[in-house]
Amino acid sequence: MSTALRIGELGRATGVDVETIRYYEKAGLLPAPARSGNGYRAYGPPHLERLAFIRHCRALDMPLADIRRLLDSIADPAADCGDVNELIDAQLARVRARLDSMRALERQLLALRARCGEGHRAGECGILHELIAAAHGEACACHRDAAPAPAPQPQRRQP
Amino acid sequence: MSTALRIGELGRATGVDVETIRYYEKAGLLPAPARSGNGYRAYGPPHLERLAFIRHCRALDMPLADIRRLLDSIADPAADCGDVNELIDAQLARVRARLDSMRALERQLLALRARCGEGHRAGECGILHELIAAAHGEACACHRDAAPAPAPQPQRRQP
DNA sequence: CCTTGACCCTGGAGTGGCTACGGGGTGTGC
DNA sequence: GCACACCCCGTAGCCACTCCAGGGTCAAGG
Repeated sequence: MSTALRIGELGRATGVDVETIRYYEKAGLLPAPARSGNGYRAYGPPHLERLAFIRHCRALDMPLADIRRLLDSIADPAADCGDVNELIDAQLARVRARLDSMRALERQLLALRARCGEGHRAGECGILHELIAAAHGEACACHRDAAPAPAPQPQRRQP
Repeated sequence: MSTALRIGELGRATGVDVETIRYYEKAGLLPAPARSGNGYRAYGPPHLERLAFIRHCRALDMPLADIRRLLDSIADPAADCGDVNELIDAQLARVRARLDSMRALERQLLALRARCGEGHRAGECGILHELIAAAHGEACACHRDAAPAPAPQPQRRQP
């Protein structure tokens, strides 16, 4: 009992927001801990370990569903690990696809950025002209010699 | 009137899902079009142009709020285009930050992938061992000599 | 004893950018 | 007259959180 952590302590120990920890519990990734007399969550070392594992996997950008499957594999060490390989490969493929489109994006934005001339009224702005021309399907600096436009990506929020 | 498009035609012409077009209208990016007698939306060439512009910006991964500001700049050609420059720069910075963390990610996943030995039971899986060790904060193949773990990224859905 | 402040609890709503669904109406060809 | 493709609207769901309201708990300080 001396090692029991309250949620805030667990959060500080792992660098995870308290709300996120509760979210993981609700999502079934982190088992519901014991409660102390006042109803506060009381975490032990296994929770700390599991939470750290989850965060490491999230840092590798795995979806929670995949992490759940990894946790299952750990819980059952006799199971086949082909599943694990598949998850990692799929993750790698996702990351690479995103890398490709991000690189194309960077090129396009750089080309676009170079178009801003001296005019400081929007009517003369090279960037706007370029974007409009591109939308018209004409050859444009940002797409010329570039890969086909990547599918839109979701924005990330600032944590 | 002969050039009026119904929503499905506009969608096919631009490669945009019908539901997405309606979503843009609700979000205030695409002005509400006229309606024909049966209540169907009737789009003209300006809508086509504007929608293509929006999609081109989305292909550059801009958030809708930024696209809205670009559209405002276009509507007011006498306005200062410093705003446009700022948007593009900010977008470029976002893309580059993501590129960096994606590259680190790829490295880490590759290192991880290389750990899968011959054992096909999860208990002997090098990947799982590595992930667990990493979660414990020990030096791990995937983080050794790597940049600090990037913040988690949202997953993209397949369109 | 009372207050202040840090911490904890729950449930619910909001984020972005769509996507899917349910329940209906319209228009065309066979 | 009926199948089928298309259109309407409104609502709910997706992901992984994030924030908020409205309350409870507990130790230190006055």
